[in-house]
Amino acid sequence: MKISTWNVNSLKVRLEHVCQWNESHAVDVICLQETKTVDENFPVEALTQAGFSMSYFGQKTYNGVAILARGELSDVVQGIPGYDDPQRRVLTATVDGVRIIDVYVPNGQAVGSEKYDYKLEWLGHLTRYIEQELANHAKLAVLGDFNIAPADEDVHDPDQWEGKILCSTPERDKFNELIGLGLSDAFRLFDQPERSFSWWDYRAAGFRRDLGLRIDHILISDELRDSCTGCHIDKEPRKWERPSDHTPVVAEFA
DNA sequence: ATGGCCTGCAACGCAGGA
Repeated sequence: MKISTWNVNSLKVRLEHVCQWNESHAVDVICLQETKTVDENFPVEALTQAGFSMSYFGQKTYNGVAILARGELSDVVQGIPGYDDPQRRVLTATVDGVRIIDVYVPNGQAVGSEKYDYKLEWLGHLTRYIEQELANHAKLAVLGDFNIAPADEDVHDPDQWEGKILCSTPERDKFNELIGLGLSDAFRLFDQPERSFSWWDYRAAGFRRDLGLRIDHILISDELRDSCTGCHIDKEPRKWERPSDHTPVVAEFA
């Protein structure tokens, strides 16, 4: 089984990218973020033709998440139960016996801003939700755009980014709280190239100069970890025409 | 050369991203 996450930064613009990537990778699950598509406009037909079942939770202009799966999706939950968040950022479903939680963590804009406070509060709600889900599902994966670079090795220039948004200690503490629930960062279970990033700024020729961050992650429960055989970032789609600023991350299981 | 973008919405710039 292969599961993946990809912040597409508008599914309308990136639909062809998703279909093309699917043809060469044939993953079982794709968690999408920033679909920026209302549910009435979700490209059901094209993705059905591509072989997917799907669940989506979108809104106008901003945010929006979706889960594409080869198998059937069941027990779908939209958002974080008990947390009345107008921003649509979380979608949960069970696929092939694995609980899949697709997350688009708020960006936070700048340390100390209102959006930063929202991000930290939001992460608190997410942590409590995942704790509950873990109690009910031994095979669980949280995939998505976490908007947190967990460690300095995930940052192209740690000195420049020190204490900044995506790298601040309170954000990293929240990430480590999630890990503390009994989750593993699948990417770090394996040897990886140095300077492994999943996002590069559109500005300043970020990709060409490899000025990236690793902020898209796949966190897996202990039971899934036992069968995890690999995890990698696929940089190829970032080289295509009109790319998303994020690349897919894939984890494989025996 | 030390900065350079992209998307959606609706308007002819803005908010937001990271």
